[in-house]
Amino acid sequence: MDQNHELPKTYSPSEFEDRIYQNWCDKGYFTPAKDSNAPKFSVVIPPPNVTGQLHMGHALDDTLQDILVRYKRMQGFDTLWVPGTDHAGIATQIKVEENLRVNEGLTRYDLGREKFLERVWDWKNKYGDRIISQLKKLGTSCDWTRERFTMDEGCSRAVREVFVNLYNKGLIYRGHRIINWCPHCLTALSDAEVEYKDMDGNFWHIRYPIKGEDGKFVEIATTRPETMFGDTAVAVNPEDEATKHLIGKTLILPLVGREIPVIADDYVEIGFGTGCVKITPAHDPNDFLVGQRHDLEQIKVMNDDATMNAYAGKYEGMDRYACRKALVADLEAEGYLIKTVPHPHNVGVCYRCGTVVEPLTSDQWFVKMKPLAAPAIEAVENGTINFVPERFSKNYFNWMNNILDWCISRQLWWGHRIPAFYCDSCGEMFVSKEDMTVCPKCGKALRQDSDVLDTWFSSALWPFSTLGWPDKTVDLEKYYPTSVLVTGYDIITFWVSRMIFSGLEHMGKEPFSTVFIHGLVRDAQGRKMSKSLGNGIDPLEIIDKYGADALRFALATGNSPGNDRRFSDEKIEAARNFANKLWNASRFVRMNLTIDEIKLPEESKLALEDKWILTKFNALVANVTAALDKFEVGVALSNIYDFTWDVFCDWYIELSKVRLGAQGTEENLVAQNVIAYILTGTLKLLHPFMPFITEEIYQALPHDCESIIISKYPELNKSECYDKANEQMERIIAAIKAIRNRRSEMNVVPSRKAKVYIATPYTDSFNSETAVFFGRLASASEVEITDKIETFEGVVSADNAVQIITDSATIFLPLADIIDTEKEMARLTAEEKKLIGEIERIEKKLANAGFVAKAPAAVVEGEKVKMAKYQENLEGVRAAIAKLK
RNA sequence: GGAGGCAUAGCUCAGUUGGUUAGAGUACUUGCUUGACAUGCAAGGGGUCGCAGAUUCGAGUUCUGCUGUCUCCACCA
Repeated sequence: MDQNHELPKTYSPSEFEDRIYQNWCDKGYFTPAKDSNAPKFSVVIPPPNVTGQLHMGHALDDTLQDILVRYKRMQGFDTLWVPGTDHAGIATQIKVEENLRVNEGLTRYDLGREKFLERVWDWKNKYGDRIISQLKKLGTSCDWTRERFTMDEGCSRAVREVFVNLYNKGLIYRGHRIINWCPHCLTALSDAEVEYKDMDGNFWHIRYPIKGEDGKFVEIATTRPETMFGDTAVAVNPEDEATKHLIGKTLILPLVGREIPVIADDYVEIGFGTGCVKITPAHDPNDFLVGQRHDLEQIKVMNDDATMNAYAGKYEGMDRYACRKALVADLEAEGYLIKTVPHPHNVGVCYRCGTVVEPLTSDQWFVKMKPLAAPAIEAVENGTINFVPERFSKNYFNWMNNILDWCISRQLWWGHRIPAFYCDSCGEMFVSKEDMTVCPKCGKALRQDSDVLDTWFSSALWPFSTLGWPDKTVDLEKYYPTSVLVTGYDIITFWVSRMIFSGLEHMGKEPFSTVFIHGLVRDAQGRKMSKSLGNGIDPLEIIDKYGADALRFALATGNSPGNDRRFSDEKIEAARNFANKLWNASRFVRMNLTIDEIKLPEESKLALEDKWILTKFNALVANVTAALDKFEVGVALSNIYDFTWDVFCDWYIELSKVRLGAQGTEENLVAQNVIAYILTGTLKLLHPFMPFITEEIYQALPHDCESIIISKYPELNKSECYDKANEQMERIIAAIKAIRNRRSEMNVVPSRKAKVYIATPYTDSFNSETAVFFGRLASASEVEITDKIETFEGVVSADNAVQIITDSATIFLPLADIIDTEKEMARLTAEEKKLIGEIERIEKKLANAGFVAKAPAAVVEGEKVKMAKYQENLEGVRAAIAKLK
């Protein structure tokens, strides 16, 4: 044992966490051995955005991953966890622009593309480093020698490769489509990047006069009157008796005077609204489709910033909402407005800035999804990829089965620039992995597409781009497909689904076999943590105050897959208290240790309690391993918690104190070895969850390995399971608890000792060796044991002593002077009643022919045994009552 | 509109294929300076497992309906 490595009196994690982490890094424990032939276990981190800092969501996600990774590493797997960060296109660009505006009053256009990008890279370097250091604070055992960034050279090459491959296969195309446009971010958004919010709006009912039919009109209801300038038709359902007569007529657009036709399209729902729908192909996704079917003109009436353009006539230059207001007023003044009806509805907003998106047509790049989705659906259907919990596959199928083409171009500067090159001179376009400057056709200069790719385009490649693809690297060969992906249910559609089809398409193999889904971390009131609410809890502050281990414990405990968790002061305090308990128990063990090496003594030397704790420990190992293999992280941890606190500390340590105090004896050495063996074993089981404290204690005890990180994870050892000893010990514990219980009920202070008389058939449990426990744990001054209760006749009985009946013994405490006969009688009567109740219940059960015939024999037998026990106890209780009378 | 989750002690949550008297943390009550730990020890009170049915010898657990609540997807002009 390293006598110099002491455990200070107080548990203060800040004293050692950083030091330990640094040591792990220095020793290179997180980097897998090059020549390992062990089975592989690989994980890629969901790359945090370089925009911000570590939040509770990351802390949970990365804690769960680290638990799995450390567990597998200790089990001897060739384990790799690849870390990295995401450039987070739109989010980061917005941050930097905001920063620029606030600090320098500049826009990105003032700086120009190149200079602006320099600023973003500065930002990335600063915040990317910060988030990495925060991950380290948490204790994540990532292989930092393999750290990646979505825009680093290799990942960028992967992006180009994929883009060109998909383009050549006809799976990427450029098209004039209606897309979601954010007028604030000035970029297209994919469907997934639009969120919907309930807003109060109006239905404005407007007259559209019918040409040539004086005074006649069609009533149109709209929530967005300002798009009127782009109307190129009004549609009615051809089956609608109320409106079909209008088909083919011509209407006159109010205020504008332009003529538009009435067309027939079954998109119009009969009975909804007025039955007539204005069709604005350039500003509404459904109208766009109608327009395509009827070959209608697309008239865009807004600029990119959502101000009105020349088509809006006198409203040109006004913001869309200002225009709406003015337009409605004018329509009313001119008599075109029939009525205004309040209409709450869902409005799409940009997921980054919250601005209401404007659907509009533009030239964008798309990924054709149907052919990619088919194998991705199949892989989950046939079990190549499993969701844990399984129900999230429904989520996935729902999205994949209804998928539309993916708009991947963004009108941003920060991101992977689209590798398309245009010749303005001959009009040709080239898509190329390499940069092109000169047109191969006409020799003129080429211009690269100014747009960048959706940030998820590169994230989709993360499981293989980080391992070196498109090169055929050793890492790729070894670690792809990865073992498990750990992420929150909120990005299944954004990210998980796209990684799956990308992996299948470009690698020909699924990117991971298991998707382990966790929930959100909410605040103590159950609200989502968000900046706007200001209810976010900073993981770093928690670490400073309570330690990373406590944070990890609080996040992992009670965690059940896929469910949200609340985070509260109570939980983190409970976690810290547990760490403190472990710390102090370890200090106790250490101060009683004189051995340099732990060696489990042979069976014949073991005391009853040693066999008992070994049996319990092995059961724990089995349970924890089974739970972790099923991703039941919370279950595994609560098992360790219960064992550590209730079994090891509250019982085994107490039971061992006598022998640990008897220095120089053989039994002392046995006790030392067993207690150290159990403690180090427990530390190993706990290490994946609480890496720092377990390492710190491990180092201070005799240890078999230079670091607990690479020590061998405990395995179930059947030869260490002693069922009989376990049973024997449980009887003692039950008896001690029963005595404590009675003493406490009678308000007997622990300092008042009393002789304990035990009558029991189980003399293998109750004997001179175990009698000592009653002295320490049950305030016994002396213990007398007999297997014949008559021995106590005339010495103790219900009238001069407290009588306690357990399943295995009748115990007397001669506390005659403080016995309240009345109270004692009441207690005994209550107990009698309770036993009678139980017996009746079982009698009824056993009298049920169906139960006896159909229930498993073991269950029936169990009931019979219970019954016999109760009857025996009842007899004892009745005898006591009789004596009291 | 479609899909899913949750509903168990005052609060926060476990409860793995149906099988003891339904558990933990926290809060509460009582007692304790027990030579590791008051961030602790010991004892205790507290639950009609949302409601109504069904299946079964047996339901917190399976099925159906309902109520409340949260989330995801789609989005109606």
